[in-house]
This record gives sequence, structure tokens and C-alpha cells, in this order.
Amino acid sequence: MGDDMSYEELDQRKMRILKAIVDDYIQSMEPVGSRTIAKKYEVGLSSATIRNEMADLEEMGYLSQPYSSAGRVPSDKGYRIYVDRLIEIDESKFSEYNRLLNYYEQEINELGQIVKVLTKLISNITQYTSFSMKYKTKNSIVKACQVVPIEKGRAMVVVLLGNDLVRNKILNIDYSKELDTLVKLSNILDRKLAGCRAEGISVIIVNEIVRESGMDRHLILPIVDAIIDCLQQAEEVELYTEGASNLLMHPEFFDVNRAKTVLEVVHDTDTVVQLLKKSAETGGLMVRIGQENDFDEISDCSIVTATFRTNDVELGTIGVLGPTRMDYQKVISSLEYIRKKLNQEIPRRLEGS
Amino acid sequence: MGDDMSYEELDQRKMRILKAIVDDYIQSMEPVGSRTIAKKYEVGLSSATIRNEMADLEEMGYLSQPYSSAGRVPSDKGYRIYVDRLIEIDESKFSEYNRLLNYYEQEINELGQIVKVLTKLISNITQYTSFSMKYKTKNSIVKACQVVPIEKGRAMVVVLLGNDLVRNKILNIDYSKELDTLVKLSNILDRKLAGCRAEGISVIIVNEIVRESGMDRHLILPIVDAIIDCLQQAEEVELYTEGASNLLMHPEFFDVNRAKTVLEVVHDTDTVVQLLKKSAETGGLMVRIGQENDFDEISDCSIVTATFRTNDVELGTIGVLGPTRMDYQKVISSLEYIRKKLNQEIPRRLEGS
DNA sequence: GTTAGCACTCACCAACAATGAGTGCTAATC
DNA sequence: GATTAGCACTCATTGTTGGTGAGTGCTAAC
Repeated sequence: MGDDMSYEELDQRKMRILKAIVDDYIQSMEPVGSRTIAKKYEVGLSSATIRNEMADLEEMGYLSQPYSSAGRVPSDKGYRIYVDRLIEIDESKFSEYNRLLNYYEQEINELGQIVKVLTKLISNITQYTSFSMKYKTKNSIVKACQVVPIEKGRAMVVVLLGNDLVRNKILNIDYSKELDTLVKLSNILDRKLAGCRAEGISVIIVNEIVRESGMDRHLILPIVDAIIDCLQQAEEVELYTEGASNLLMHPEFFDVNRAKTVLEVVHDTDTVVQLLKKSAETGGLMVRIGQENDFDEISDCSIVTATFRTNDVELGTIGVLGPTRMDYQKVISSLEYIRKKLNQEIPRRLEGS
Repeated sequence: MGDDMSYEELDQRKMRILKAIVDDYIQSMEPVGSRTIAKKYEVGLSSATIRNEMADLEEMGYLSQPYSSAGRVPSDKGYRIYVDRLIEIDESKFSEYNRLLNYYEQEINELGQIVKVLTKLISNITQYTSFSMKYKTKNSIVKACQVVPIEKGRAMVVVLLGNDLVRNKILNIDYSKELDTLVKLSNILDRKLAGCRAEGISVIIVNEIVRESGMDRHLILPIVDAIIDCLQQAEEVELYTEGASNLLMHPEFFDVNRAKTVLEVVHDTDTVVQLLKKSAETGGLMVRIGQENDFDEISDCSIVTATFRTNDVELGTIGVLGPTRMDYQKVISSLEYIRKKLNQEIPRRLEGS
């Protein structure tokens, strides 16, 4: 989006005025006029001067006018520069957020739980809709695996993943003649595959397993496939939404059709996942304003997302969706809070039993 | 609700008029006047007569008037008698529903999947919000179970439930001295417990297991506990919601506050589960109209639910939520369709691999 | 018991004027 | 040359007012 140079066309004064306009509009949701800026904000200028600057800003595309002789409203481009250059993260509320969080958090041991609680928290703080998407486990390793007989002609492969999640898969397999070797095979598999990622299960390892177990290759292969399946199945995501109805409180959604269109997107799992996955591409905090979003249905909304990860592994994303006229300062700050919180919680949660 | 006798106060003619009024109001959502009834519906009566009857019906509590000199609107009591006595299930659309269903249904093997599809179907048919709640498995039996070693000091109990769902639980247990007996124990457990329900695991059976395995009682007990846990864990429900935003299309929710209040309930998992569970109490089809609902927030909504089950076991519930002025004919008929469909699908789905 | 007729109620709508916030432009001021 | 005061103009919003029509309840005639 846009070359950074284009910001340079705005001098200090225009910047200050733009910030005042966006601040005011975010707060009042009414087109803001020159007089308001002159009076409420400490720019030492008369309304006439501000009027001129506003005309300039409109010409440059940072503002627009709903109708002639109304006040000005920020455009997407206006919000963009506001987000990129005119706000900073406000940590002053963090201690309050901590208090709120303590109130929720009773006994939470699992990462998924804390993510849910944080999603709820941020939805309450911001009064917008929030989402969290968590990979069930990305890039998981085999911690242990076993093949278990179930009934005639069927066995179950059980894989214990790196984070103690268990996956299993049932196979039709004829082991009747070699029931005792199944136990032996389990041990071999367990020994050979422990610590492996899905991509780490090479043909060489499979060959070793075949040799050491003395079992037939065509019996081993479906089992190994099942194990790989279990690892990959873990790539699935878990989606959690909070405060969908919050959107209805904001004047931009008083129009039922608009509200319906947006709520349909909010309820559409696939779309939301797609939106959140987009965030991971950049990493860190990401803001998508109005038309920058890939879906027309929410071209009057903005999305702010934060991806959380361990050193190298992407674990998931938390995001907030609200009208383009959202309180970016608050949303970005609180999402930064969430991000910090997660970075500090993740190591703790992941180790625990 | 209410003694059946109370219906008797309504003669044939009042019934016909009431039905006409409710039908018309459901369709038009406008208070319906005597003239409308006289003209559009084939009661051979003048508007004046109908006016008198309407005054009676209002006095008896079946109708009410939004303001003096407006038409009449059905009250909860009016809807109740309408539902109980004046509509019948309309099977004529069933073949159309079948067509729609074929369109969705691609390759669905699991009961949970077909329930989801049916939930989506009914939400599309009715244009209201629909829910399904499925017990992960209620009253499940052990089909097979195994104890699997994982790593030093830890083992995993794996239980295959009656419907091929797998549950597992990790235990800290010291089996190091008796690793070979673990395999033996697995076999004994499997043999002894196959077919058992949670309540069916008696002390006698446990004693037998202890005796036959020759293992220590304090080693066996936590394992059995884990198996029972797995069975009971299966009592959890899975909730699925479809078409929440459909509600916004109906005039009664054009008011944002009303919409918000109702949507909050729709999004509140616990409340919805509670609502759906209520349905099972009666079994079959159940209609709760307006104030009959336990939650004030939806006292201007109605809920129609259908519970599906095998012979004796309750499997879950599908429900529809809409404004009190909902198209009961359509909702009840299509829900009946769903119920039939499930009754015919359930045996198939449950057996299949 | 049923219906025609009539006076009355009340939400809804269209037309109209008044209001006021905000603009753009021009001319005076620093 | 930049800033500001002043002024005419625009246009959404609000309030008023009177008319319209769907509907009622009641009474008297059938």
C-alpha cells in the first residue's frame, strides 16, 4: 500500500490538524468543522486558516465531505496516515487491563483457555467484535506413538503430540496373524519417530522400521501414513468469536442492511480465518483499513490483528473488527497489551502438564 | 401451559376467525382489521360481525390492540392455541427440501456432519436462526479400550466409544516393573468392559480384573477411573449455530436494541444449550412462545425444537429461534421434516465405519 | 343474531418554514 | 505572503400543521 514518500507532502501543521480531525471524528462520529478544531484543539490558528488547510487535505485525499457545506470526515487514506504516524501505543491503561484480567482468570491452565479469555477481554475493552484463531498445533512433533488393536481387522494409531494433545486414527488392517508383533512394532515406531515433524519422516526411517520389525512393507505404510495424518490434522485451526453483537451499538450499523452484511461475514468461519491468516504474513501488529480489506462486505470496517508465536512457530492470531471509524488508539494499545501478555504466558502454558 | 379445557370456550366460528387473523398477521406483520378478514378469508360474515367476535377474542386474551382503533394482533395465548389446534404439518414441501438437501450433501459420513447440514438447511428454509446441539455421545458404551505406555511413569488410556469416537486420558502411573503385564491388562480390560456403560462398571467387575491380571488394586483403580471419565466426558455437547444474522431481516428487530439483546442470547452458548436441553424434557416437537421462554431477553421470540434419538438414547436437539410472529406452519413442518430425516439417517450413520 | 351506517381515534405522511452548523470566497490585517 | 474577519450561500435536520385512511365501537335497522 502507498509509497512512504507520499506522507512527506504533509507539513507539521497539516499533520496536527489531521490528527485533531480524526480524533474528533472518532469520538463524535460527526463530520468535524473548522470551528470545532479551532476551539477544542490547541492549534493556534483561526477557523479560516484551518478551513484552508482542510480544503488542501481534502484535495490530497485525506479527508472527504459527505455533502457540500458539511464538516470533513477522514478517508481511508486519512486513517492510514493517522494509524501509521499519528498515534502511539498508550500503556497507561495496562494496569487496569491487568485488573480486569484477574477478574476473569480463575483457573486456566491451557493456552486455548487463556486465548479465549483474552479475546473476551479485548472485546469488552474495545466494544467491538474480537476473534481468536489458534492453530491446534502447528509444526507439531511426535512425542510418542502407539498402534493399538481394537477389534478384528481394525487397529488404532495414537499419536501424542509435542504439546500433549492426542490425535488418533482408526485403520482397517489385517494384523490377525501377527498380533504379538504389533506390540513390538509399537515400540519400534515409538523409538524411531519420537521427536519427528511430519516432514521429518523420511523414507529411510520407514525402511529402518520395516527392517527392524520384520513386518511387511505394505502393512507398515498405512500406519505411517496415519501418523503423518495425525500430525497434519493438527494444522487445523480453532476459531473463537466474542462480542459479535457489540457492533450493533455503533451508529454505522444502525442501518440493518449494513449490520446484516457485516454480521454475515463475522459468522462465516472460513472468511474470518482467511482474514486472520492474512495477518500472519506480516507478523506483529497489522491494521487493515476499510477498502484495504479483501472483502467488499466489510469495506467500511477496519481490522486490527496481532499474531502470537513462540520463537519460530506461529501459534495463532487475535483480531478486532470494528467500523472504519474505530478508536485505533485504544484498539491498537489493548491489542499490544494482549500480545505482551501472550508472549509472557505462552512459555509458561506450553510446558505445564 | 394452561388447562386444555380453556380452549373449549372458543366455538368453531371464533376458531376460524382467530386462525385467519394469525395467518394474516404472520404474513403481513400489520395489525389486522375486521374488513381484511371479511374480504380476504372465506368466512361468510360481515366485517361488523367479525368486529364483535374480535372484541370477544380480545376480552378472552387471544388478541390485543397496539392502540385504540388499530387492528388486532395475536397475543402469546393466541399463538399458543394457533399452534396447538389450528395448524397441521404440511408435507407438500418435503420433496423440495429433499432437493435442497441433495444440493448440500456431498460426502457426509458422520452424524455430526449431517446434523450441521440440516441446521443450515432449516435456517435457509425458514430464514430464522437455527441451532443444533449434539451430545458428543450420551450414555455411551465402551467398544474397546487399551492402556498404552507413553514414557517413563506415564500411560494413556484409550477408549473407543459406541459410535467410534475415541476418548483418551493420560495418567501418571508407575508400571515400570510390570511392562509386559500392561499388555495383558489391556486385553483383560478390553474383554471385561466391552459393552459397558459408565454406570455398568461395578465393583465386582473391577475385582475380577484385579484377580485375573494379578496386578495391584491401587494400580488398577486409577485406570478404571480414567475409563469412566472418558465415558462421562462424552456427555459434553457440541453446539452449532446458523443464520444468526437472519434475524435482522425481520421487522421486529429493526430496532437495534431489541436486535442486540436477542443476538446476545443467540451468541451465548450456555443459554442456548439450556434452551435446547429444555426441549428434551418433553421429547418430540416442542414450541415455546414468547413469555413461555425462561429468559426475558427473548420474551418476544419463539423457539421450536425437535429432539432426535435412537430407541432410547437422546442424541441431540435441533431448534429454530425467530420472532413470536414466526411462520409456525413452515417452521414446524420443516422441523418435522428434519426429524424424519434424522430418524432415517441415524441408524445408517451410526453403524458405518 | 347479523349487518349497515356513522362518529371518532390515531398513526402516518407530505409540505413547509425555521434553524444552524458549516463552507468558500473576498477583503482587510499583521 | 500568510492569517483572519466578515459575509453570502448550502443543505441536513427539526418542528409544525393539516390531511388521509384504516380501523374501531356503538346504535339502529334488518
